[in-house]
Amino acid sequence: MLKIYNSLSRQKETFKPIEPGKVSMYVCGMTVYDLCHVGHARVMVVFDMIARHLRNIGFDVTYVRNITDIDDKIINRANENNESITELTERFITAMNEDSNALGVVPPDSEPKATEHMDQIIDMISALIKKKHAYVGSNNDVYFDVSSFENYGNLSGKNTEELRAGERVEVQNEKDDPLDFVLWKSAKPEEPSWPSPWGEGRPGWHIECSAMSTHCLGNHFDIHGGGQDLQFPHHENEIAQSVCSTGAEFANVWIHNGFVRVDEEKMSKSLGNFFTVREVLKDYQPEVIRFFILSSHYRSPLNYSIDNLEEAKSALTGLYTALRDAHVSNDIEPKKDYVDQFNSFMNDDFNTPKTISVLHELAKELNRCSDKSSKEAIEYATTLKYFGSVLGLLQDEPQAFLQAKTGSDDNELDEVAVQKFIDERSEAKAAKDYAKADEIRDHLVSLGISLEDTPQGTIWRRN
RNA sequence: GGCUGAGUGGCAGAGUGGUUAUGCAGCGGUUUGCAAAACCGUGUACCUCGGUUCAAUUCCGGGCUCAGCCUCCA
Repeated sequence: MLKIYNSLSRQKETFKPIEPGKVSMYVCGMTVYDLCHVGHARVMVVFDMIARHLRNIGFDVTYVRNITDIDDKIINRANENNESITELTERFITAMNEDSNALGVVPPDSEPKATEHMDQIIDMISALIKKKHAYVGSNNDVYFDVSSFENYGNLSGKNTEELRAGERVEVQNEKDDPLDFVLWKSAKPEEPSWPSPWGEGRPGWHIECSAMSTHCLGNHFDIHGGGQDLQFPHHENEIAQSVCSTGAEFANVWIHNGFVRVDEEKMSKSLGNFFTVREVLKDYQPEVIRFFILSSHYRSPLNYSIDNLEEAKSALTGLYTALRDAHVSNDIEPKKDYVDQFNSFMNDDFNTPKTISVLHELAKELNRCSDKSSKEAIEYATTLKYFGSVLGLLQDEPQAFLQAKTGSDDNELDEVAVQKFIDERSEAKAAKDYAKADEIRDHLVSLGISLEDTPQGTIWRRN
């Protein structure tokens, strides 16, 4: 039985799909004006893990993750760079896909773009105006009338009185109420724009997600997700727009992942304390980042640090080491007791840290098997790799992982060079010239290569 | 100021009303020419003060500290 923490009710709930056997999930994706940082990586990896698990336990999943390709930041950045909006957004969409692929993220079933859904956006705004939930301001901007939706604030646990009392809500004269938010912005000269019943303009940020989610998944769907910072106002506004325009229920379950922190502070563009995915990939294999992300619960804060990445690397190295001489078979069923355990942890609000402890347990059992081709050993290895596939881990060839270059250091020895040193050392060893053998080994260690002497010969790995 | 969430062993990080998380690091051992890897063994951890209870790190209340949202943000 799958239980998911629903931000709307602030508790774990037993998941009941709207349509038996099917799950529809919408996740707020990236605004493509810059490279993805580790915080974005967390969203991609977390919801990928969720989609994988839902599929693994038998659901037919439709996963939609949007791309925001028009907004103020994009316009500003394009102006700064002196390039067109589309040049800019296409460049960063490509970069995002590269990062996403590197992290082992299975592409969502659909990645709708705001600019390609203007009709749906305009239709929804028209419906809101018609139903008196929105109005056209004196400047021809269209605003949503927050006071017209009595459940406003349910998701974020805020009430409109307190929000109005808050000093930080900026007062804009065009709005009837400071809480009202923009649905359609009329275009200033030189700005990209689309025709609408209210003149040339572009959509506000929140409306695109309401329009695209309901367009792709229907008015009422199962899961809506995103980073915790979107809970208010973005998701709150989405609910208001969708419910008021369609008259139907919107998302049943709201999932919000926690932040990535740097020195106990949220990693964010505005604070400037972010690390881009490709920056981290210079020093670490992508799977290390993925493992790092999954090693804490998706709702907990995740502290970004070199120490923590190193720890993820060690743990993952241990798992791959166990798989190194192991045999995996497609003809063997994963061990049922472990599968039950694994699934019960995943079904408990996607408790990946717990499932990783199962991975370690299996690796230990596998290491204990003296005969790696025994049925028992094959079962452990097969089960381990199967769990890895649900988490999006451990799918590389073990030696490929253990010997992979990280890419940032051009001085790294290549495989041929390493093998030459190993051969040289083997000769020295055979001649019982241990001083020389040790000298070669020390030299390799200083170059980041560790050797292991095994009955089958000397093998190596990169540290 | 309002609203969330959190405070676990050297570090990271789950979890639980009474029984081993797990990983990294450390220590002892097995193995090894020596190592490495692996295995075995090894840790009086649960912010603070009250309360409930036979029993609380776990439930309730107060306090302290931290993070987040209330403005663009994954």
